[in-house]
Amino acid sequence: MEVPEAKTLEAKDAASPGQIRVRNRALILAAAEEVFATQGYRGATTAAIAKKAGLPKANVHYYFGTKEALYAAVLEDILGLWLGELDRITEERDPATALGDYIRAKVRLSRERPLASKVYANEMIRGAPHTRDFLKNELRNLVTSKAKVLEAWAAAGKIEPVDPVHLFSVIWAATQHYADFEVQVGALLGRRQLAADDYDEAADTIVRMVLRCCGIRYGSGR
Amino acid sequence: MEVPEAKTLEAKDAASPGQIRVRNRALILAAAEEVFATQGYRGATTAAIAKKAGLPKANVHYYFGTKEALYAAVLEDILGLWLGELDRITEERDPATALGDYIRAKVRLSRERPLASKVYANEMIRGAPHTRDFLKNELRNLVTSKAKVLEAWAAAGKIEPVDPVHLFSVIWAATQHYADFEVQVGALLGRRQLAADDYDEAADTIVRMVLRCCGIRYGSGR
DNA sequence: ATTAATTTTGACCAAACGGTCAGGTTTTTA
DNA sequence: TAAAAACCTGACCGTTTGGTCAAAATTAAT
Repeated sequence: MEVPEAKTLEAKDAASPGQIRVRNRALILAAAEEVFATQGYRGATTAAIAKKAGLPKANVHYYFGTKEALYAAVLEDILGLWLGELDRITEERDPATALGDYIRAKVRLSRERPLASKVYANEMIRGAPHTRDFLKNELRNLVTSKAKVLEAWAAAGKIEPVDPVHLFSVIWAATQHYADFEVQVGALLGRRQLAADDYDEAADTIVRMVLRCCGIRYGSGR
Repeated sequence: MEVPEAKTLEAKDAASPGQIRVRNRALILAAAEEVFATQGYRGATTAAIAKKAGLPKANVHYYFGTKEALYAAVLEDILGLWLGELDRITEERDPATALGDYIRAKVRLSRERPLASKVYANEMIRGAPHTRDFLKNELRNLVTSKAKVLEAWAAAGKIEPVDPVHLFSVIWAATQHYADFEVQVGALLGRRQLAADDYDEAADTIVRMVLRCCGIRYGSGR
């Protein structure tokens, strides 16, 4: 019997039918990434996530059930990012450009998605309770396959032999450092936030280290 | 923190009064380091710290007052470790041995005090709420002074010019990675825990990267 | 228009949280 | 010894936690 009152405030952001779920899940996931990144898993509260998403807490539980399931969903999104770019490291490509492009892509990711990096770092520091299988399967297999690329390059005399696990470990450590430890690097550079140039110089330094480590001449001596 | 009235500076050694205080504070600090490392600041509970120390929770508050004060005490202990070894990087020494020794010392620290590294990493990821001053003063000054060493080495033709902030950032990132991300490196190497040899190989790789980055010949020739 | 499905949310709960405190015990000092 | 200082801790407190739920509102399907 009631005439529907004009819910104008609600209607401004009208989503296409059936898309409410998608939009709200995205809102919650983005808020959760930030809170998990800065507070850690145990320190993050569903109330804080809800507030940041602009929704009542019960709504968060409606879409994701438990805090743990929400964390798993956030992590799922992030793991895809990590494996990205790696597939462009192939035997056919030139080692210097393949490794250089990869490192620069990782540094760019640190600048564009620092929160994702921090969530991942927190997960590793805690001992990877939700990512053991990912590490032992997907990631290990990927590194194994990239190890063969490095061996092929070495056999062709294009690089010196290098331990692939340590090489990738150091690349990941160095690149993600500019997301996870941004506040430290910023303090050392006397900045409140890192600028685009800082990331470029960081990438240059890391590329130079890695390529020369592999015996490739790079940025030759001045 | 309140300090009891002067208990005569002389009799501080064997079986002196205050022995209990020293021992229990050490017990609590060690337990706190572990819990803060694995759970983060917000995730750590005073109850968990007390249980790990084998003491009732009220005892923890008796010695340290608040959780925040306890965290500050843990962090205080750790910051000293970080600045250690750096003073052996001097203009007079040979760059290769000075940097090599420093990197190996940092890797050794990652193996021997992984929890300290994790607490520090957590603090940085959160944006350094308790360490802003340390970063902007002590640490920045130290890096500035080490930058002069690098410049002197470069002026003497012993190394190529390198940005000191990025060089040290990458050294710290790479070395501490073997503490903070031990579970990831272990998974890639197919081990449950890293062995002494793994740390040695990690140090070799990092030393090779850094020295060659600086234009120093190192390792298998080419 | 009616029904069915989905979405929303204030109110609520038991457990866990950081912290307090009174009153006891042990150790040190005089 | 006796007094004083230091230490210990079970019990407790107000708040916050992750999670639930029923009822209402909205949207989609018939």
